[in-house]
Amino acid sequence: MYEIMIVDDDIQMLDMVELVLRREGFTVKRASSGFDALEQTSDQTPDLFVIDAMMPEMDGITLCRKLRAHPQTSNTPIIFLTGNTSSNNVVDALNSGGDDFIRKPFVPRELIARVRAHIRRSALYGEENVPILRIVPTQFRAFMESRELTLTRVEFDLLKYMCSAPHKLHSTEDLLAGVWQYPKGVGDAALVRNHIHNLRRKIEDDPERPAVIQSRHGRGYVVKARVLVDDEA
Amino acid sequence: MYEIMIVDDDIQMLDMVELVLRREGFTVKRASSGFDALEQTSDQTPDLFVIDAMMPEMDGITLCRKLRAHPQTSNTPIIFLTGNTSSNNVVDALNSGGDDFIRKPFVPRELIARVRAHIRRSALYGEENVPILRIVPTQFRAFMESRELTLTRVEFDLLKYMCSAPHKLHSTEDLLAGVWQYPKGVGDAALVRNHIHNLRRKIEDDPERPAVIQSRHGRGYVVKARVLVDDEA
DNA sequence: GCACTGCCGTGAATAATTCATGAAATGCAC
DNA sequence: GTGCATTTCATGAATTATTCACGGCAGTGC
Repeated sequence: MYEIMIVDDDIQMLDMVELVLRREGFTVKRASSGFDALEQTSDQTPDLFVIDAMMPEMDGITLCRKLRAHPQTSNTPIIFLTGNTSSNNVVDALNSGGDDFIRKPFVPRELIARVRAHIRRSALYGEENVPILRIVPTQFRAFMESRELTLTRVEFDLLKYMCSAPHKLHSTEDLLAGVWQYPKGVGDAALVRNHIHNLRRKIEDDPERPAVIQSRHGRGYVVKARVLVDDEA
Repeated sequence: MYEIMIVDDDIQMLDMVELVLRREGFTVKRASSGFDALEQTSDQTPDLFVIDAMMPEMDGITLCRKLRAHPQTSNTPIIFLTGNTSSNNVVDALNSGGDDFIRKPFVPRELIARVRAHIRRSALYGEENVPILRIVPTQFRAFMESRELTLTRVEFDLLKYMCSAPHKLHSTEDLLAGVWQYPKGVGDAALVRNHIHNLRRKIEDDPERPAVIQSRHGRGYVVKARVLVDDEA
């Protein structure tokens, strides 16, 4: 089921929106500030955000910009809740990368309709459309969306290792141990970095904004793809 | 203008794809089943196929195999439309000779982009610029684009062995075992290298930049060609 | 906010493999 | 022995793997 994150400093508003969405079968996550939201999304991202435009410390627009800057959430629909009718706010909201806005006060039906509409659009335009990575271990061959990659031996081993557990975190240490067979504590992190770098150049459409091989600062790397392992005799 | 054939049992999907492609200036032919498609292509072949992977009676993969078996359509690009769940389907699609796949639901932009890409590749590489290598095992003769090669016995065996699985990797060890019958671990890699070298001099247009027999550093050699094995009684 | 610390991305330099190539040596049929 | 095919040897070139260096950014603590 789709998961929606609500970001608002007003507890009452959080309660209200959560109730409305839950009744429609959505899973709801709450965040009471922009920082809270960013922290929660560092691990797992929701399918849609509902964000209060006006909040102390970090306002909704700033939060939106930050979410858009992260590859993980760069395409996730964002719906703003705006208070006053000051059109400046609305313009900023959309310019910062927001997809829609709802003026307060609003009726539940409107909220539901907009949420559904954006979830549907998002499902259509990808978001669900995880890229497909095909690996043929017996032949040292790999394909990205049917385009064959020419990888070196180490590159292939590294990719294969990470693809044995896609969507999971692989620390530099794990990789040095699993791919290079170095004992724990031995091996240079720059080695991994460089091969990740080379892999990205071959795999990613836009190597500057990696979509498939993503970094988790201080923790390691994650493969975001549907992986098909092909044994093909 | 380029002509594209859409094969799908779903009329709505046919309409949709046709509309999208027509707007881009392509000529469109429709087929509502694999049999229909085969019948229509017996006279005239399109420049590209868009085929639904899942259809009743004859599914897309079967159709693809049949198209590939016919010389007229053996090189025509084939793009599959696949449901987004079954990963087996995608593997089958590519293994059966498909060139690409698009997961449903898809956005028109994506369809157009892929169609264009394959049309361009196909047009660029001429009727598919993969060179044609013909082998007549019973007579120890081989032809490169209708030019007969004068090969020695070892050269012929080596070429034949690699051509039994074109586009696949053959490690030096495999070759020593398969062609020379050396047990594993015996035999000199330089032996293979030299015969590869001699083969290239006879096969390649530009032996300095091998197009047919390519090296994969650290892993072996690959034959990049469409291989026709001719038993010619 | 603001500076600090450590991690990441990147290009360049260096080391380690593997490959290509020509020449020489060996084997084989006549 | 002669001529040809095959194999071995030696060396320079090419590719790949690893290390080093540095700038920038993220996360953290104040």
